[in-house]
Amino acid sequence: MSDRVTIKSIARDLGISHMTVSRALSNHPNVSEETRRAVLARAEELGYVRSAAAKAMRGDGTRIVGLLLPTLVNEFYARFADTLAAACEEKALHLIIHLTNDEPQKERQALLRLREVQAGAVIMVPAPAAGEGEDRNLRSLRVVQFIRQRPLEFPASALLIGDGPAIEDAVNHLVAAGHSKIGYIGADPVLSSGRGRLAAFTEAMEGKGKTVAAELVRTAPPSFEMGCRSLVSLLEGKRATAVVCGGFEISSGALEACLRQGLDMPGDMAFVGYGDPAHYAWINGGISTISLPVNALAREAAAILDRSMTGDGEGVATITFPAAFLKRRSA
Amino acid sequence: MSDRVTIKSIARDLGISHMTVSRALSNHPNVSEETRRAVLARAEELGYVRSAAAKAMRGDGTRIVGLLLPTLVNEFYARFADTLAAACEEKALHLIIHLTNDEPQKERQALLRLREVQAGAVIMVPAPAAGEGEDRNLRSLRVVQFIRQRPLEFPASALLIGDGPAIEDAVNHLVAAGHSKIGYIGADPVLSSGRGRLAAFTEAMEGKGKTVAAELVRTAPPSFEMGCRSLVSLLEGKRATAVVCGGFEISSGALEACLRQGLDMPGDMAFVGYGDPAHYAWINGGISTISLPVNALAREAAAILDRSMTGDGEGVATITFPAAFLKRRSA
DNA sequence: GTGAAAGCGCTAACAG
DNA sequence: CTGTTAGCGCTTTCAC
Repeated sequence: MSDRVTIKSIARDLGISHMTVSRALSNHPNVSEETRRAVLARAEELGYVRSAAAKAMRGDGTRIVGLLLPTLVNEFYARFADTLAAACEEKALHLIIHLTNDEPQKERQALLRLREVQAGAVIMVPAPAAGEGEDRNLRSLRVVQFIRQRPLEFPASALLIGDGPAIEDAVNHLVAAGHSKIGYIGADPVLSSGRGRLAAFTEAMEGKGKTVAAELVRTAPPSFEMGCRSLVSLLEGKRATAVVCGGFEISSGALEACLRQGLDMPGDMAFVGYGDPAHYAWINGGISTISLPVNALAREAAAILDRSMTGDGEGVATITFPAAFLKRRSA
Repeated sequence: MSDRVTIKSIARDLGISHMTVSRALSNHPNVSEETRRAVLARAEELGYVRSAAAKAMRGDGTRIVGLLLPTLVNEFYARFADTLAAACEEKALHLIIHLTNDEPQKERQALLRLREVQAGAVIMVPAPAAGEGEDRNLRSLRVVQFIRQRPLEFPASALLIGDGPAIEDAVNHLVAAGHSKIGYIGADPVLSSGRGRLAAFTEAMEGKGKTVAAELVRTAPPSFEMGCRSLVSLLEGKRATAVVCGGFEISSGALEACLRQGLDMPGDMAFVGYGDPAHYAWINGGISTISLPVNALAREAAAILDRSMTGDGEGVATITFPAAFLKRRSA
């Protein structure tokens, strides 16, 4: 097979200088119409593509954007990635996805790899702890922290969810329905999101004159498995009659556990999930949940990226989107 | 901010030649231990990362892999991407995801962009039609066609699903349950997958002495929307009493339509979906479906990639994984 | 054990 | 309007 088609090969081919070819292909004015047409024709015919590597080496910037997510098997993250990918498509950005599984070590690896390819920006759900000054890897990148926020030594944008009021609504609803043993399963408070949600839950409970029993609260690194386990354990001993979830995967896991146990919701257990995958509307006649504006988030993320990549630069922003309590059958 | 750290900047820094630095960083034997340590220390301190662009320009190959999917909002594709991404993480490959929405034009764009960054391989769910000889874009890439297959002018691997027997099982089951007006909603027969599934359905029906009524068959470019519409239309006129889906998104859409209409399954309509997202087990007491080995598929895809990237090269293979009919409550 | 040169594909900055 | 040169970061080849 023929070698890579380059401006030089085209130039040789046409008996002209590679500079002329470059100019023709870049719509530079100083090229005769005739030459330009010849070059364009030949390039098209040979299937020429500009080498991104060469461009990058000249410091023109790759148009690479990184996306770090804990997982894709979760309708919220999948939708976010989907919408973001579509936006990247439009803006001709290359989207590299890395899954961190919320492990700092994997996150570090991923960021390293993004630096190798000189990604211009990253959107990331930061993992719990980053080790000592490891955030160095983020220096050369424009960073958008998504969902959670970790203190960094330099400016970074953040795209967060204001779920406090929604969680409060959920608690109020449960209390009004007569529940007093309300459990909570949420992300580890080391995570900013976990901290915030637990605080919202606690405040809401106290606002209603209920104390938050430690036995009815489960927090740990968030995962499907953790959600399952926690829900099961809330059914033992000082049994909770209602539960509020504070995390996407946790919610899926806890729900799965409820279904596996054949619990009637809200009969046996009032259930409030987190995130609103399409099937929540249909399972058990409807799962009540904290619903989040995924698409708005993704579009905003894309907008931030766009601003980043066009180099306007300094627009570091923290934006919070409100969540809402969606009442269905399960609570 | 300091400029990019390069072997040259480190060399200058240490008062040695950039070649020595290069050697030290590549574990070349011909470097004194002392020098090597000094270089490694400085590199670590400054947070040096090898420039992927420079490597690529030397023809060392980027370790970039492309993944083209119609969408990510679909548990099957999301799981596939997730497992594949994890595998890429392990093998230090960069995974670039492009969503095509099954539009040839978007597919073409995506492939073009992958050529720009000199991706080494692509795993793609090929879109319907590629226009005239547009497959040129695939020339420089190692291609793995996934789910569907399009004839190409050069060798390419394929990772397919053998769903014929599973579809036959589904039909047999429905017939045994007394259904004769069995509808089918599937992908356009221009797609190899659509063709195969429709053929399997037809053969199974005929094998049972049933004729396939054209009014009970819906085929079109597969999408959630199409699934919805088709299901609704099957309820009109010469009403189907059962339906078999032949596509992931189609299945989700059709199911949504059933639920929205409040249909009892199998009471009002026996339903066989396609693909097995976790919630199928819980909706309506269980959705019967054609279940596919997602993880095995993804792992095989990763294995093929690995073979591709390590350059063994000529290992072009067509692998078919069997699907299975999973009987639950809905049919 | 170390270094200098060359070249990968491209474009900015100068010649002509 | 067109061509030459230089250099982005790196490694291979060939000196020393």
